[in-house]
Amino acid sequence: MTTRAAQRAETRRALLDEGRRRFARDGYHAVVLEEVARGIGVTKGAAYHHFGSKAGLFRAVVAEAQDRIGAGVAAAAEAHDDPWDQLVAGCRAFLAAGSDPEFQRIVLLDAPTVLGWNEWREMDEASSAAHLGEALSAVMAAGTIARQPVEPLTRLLSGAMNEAALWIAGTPDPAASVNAAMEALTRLLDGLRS
Amino acid sequence: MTTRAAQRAETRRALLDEGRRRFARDGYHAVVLEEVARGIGVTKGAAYHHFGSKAGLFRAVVAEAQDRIGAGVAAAAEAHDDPWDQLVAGCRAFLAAGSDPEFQRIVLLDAPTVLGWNEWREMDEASSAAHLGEALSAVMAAGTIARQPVEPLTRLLSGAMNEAALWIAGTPDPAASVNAAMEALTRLLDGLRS
DNA sequence: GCATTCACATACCGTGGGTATGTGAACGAC
DNA sequence: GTCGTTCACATACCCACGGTATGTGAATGC
Repeated sequence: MTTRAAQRAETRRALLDEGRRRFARDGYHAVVLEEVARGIGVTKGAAYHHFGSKAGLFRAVVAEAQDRIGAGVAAAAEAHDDPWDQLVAGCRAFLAAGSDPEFQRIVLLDAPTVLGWNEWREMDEASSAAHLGEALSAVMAAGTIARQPVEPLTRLLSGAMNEAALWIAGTPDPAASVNAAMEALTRLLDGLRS
Repeated sequence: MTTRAAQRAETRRALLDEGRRRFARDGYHAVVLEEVARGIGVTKGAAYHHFGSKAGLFRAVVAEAQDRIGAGVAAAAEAHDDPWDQLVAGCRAFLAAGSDPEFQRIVLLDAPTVLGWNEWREMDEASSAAHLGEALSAVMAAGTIARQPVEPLTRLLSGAMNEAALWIAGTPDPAASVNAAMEALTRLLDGLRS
């Protein structure tokens, strides 16, 4: 006798994992929900029971992936005390983690069009972009860079790093590209110092 | 008696226009090819005859939209003689033109996932991103900013502006947001000056 | 022990992309 | 001018897949 709550949690987790694998490998549209379910030994009905729709499962997968990246960025930043070092460490952590093909396909490519850009942006701001904005506010408060509106700058840098992550993954030597992107980004940030 | 070549060109053009309208309004997946065709008084068969697939029509629409933006950016840049002024004018032109909802939905949101990021990037580099790279090379050659690898910086700035364009269109006052984004971008670029 | 809830399974429908084939008008050769 | 060919579509059809409505049997609460 397995309790219902445990069974429910197990199935939900298995759907999330299998969905993430397939969404990352094939892209949202090419994924067929029935195969996701069959892949873990259940039927389509289970997926609809848990997530309501194909987009619902995808949304949950996106949220988990974003949270994971956001947590990694936050952890990298918190290893430093100086706000400036936190900002730079966070950026580097994002570029390294963001070049993961699973994250790219799901969060950077498919999510904005499947969920709509507004919802994607809200989710993004709830995870990694929020940290970026806070880090920028901190370096301004510390006087390291000139005070200026945070939001436009955040979106510029967020977009820059998202695109850089996609670029990095497509290069022959991603590790070297992370450094190249990071150098260019550092030059941009350094230029802001007052 | 209308000649076949003329008829062909006319139908092709009408499909491109109607497709662009619908792709922009409803998004790629929500568009049904038969309705695009019916919208201009032909059937699905015509669309397949001309473009081979739904993605084929979309690809052609994307190419035209990118060319249009690229031409606008180039024109804005060529109004100036100084490489630095050309760079700044091109960026502003892109931000203003890129906040057009048609361009956003088609080129920035749907195209990367429908056509694949690699093909999207190739098309992007063939139009607007190429101009950005050339402008950056020019200001380095002129000694206005320090010499550095062009490609990472181009991708960072290209991504920054794409994201900024999406952000701008979602704000209550897009015209003001263009200025805000442009100020932030100018600060970043100014920081690179040697 | 009995009614209820719940976590799915099963059966079914509609939509829409793709394809195979038909057709009539323009076209080139004579 | 006419005759066979080409071509720009139209027509008819297939089927994959998302969604829904309903069934079912085991856990749960009283």
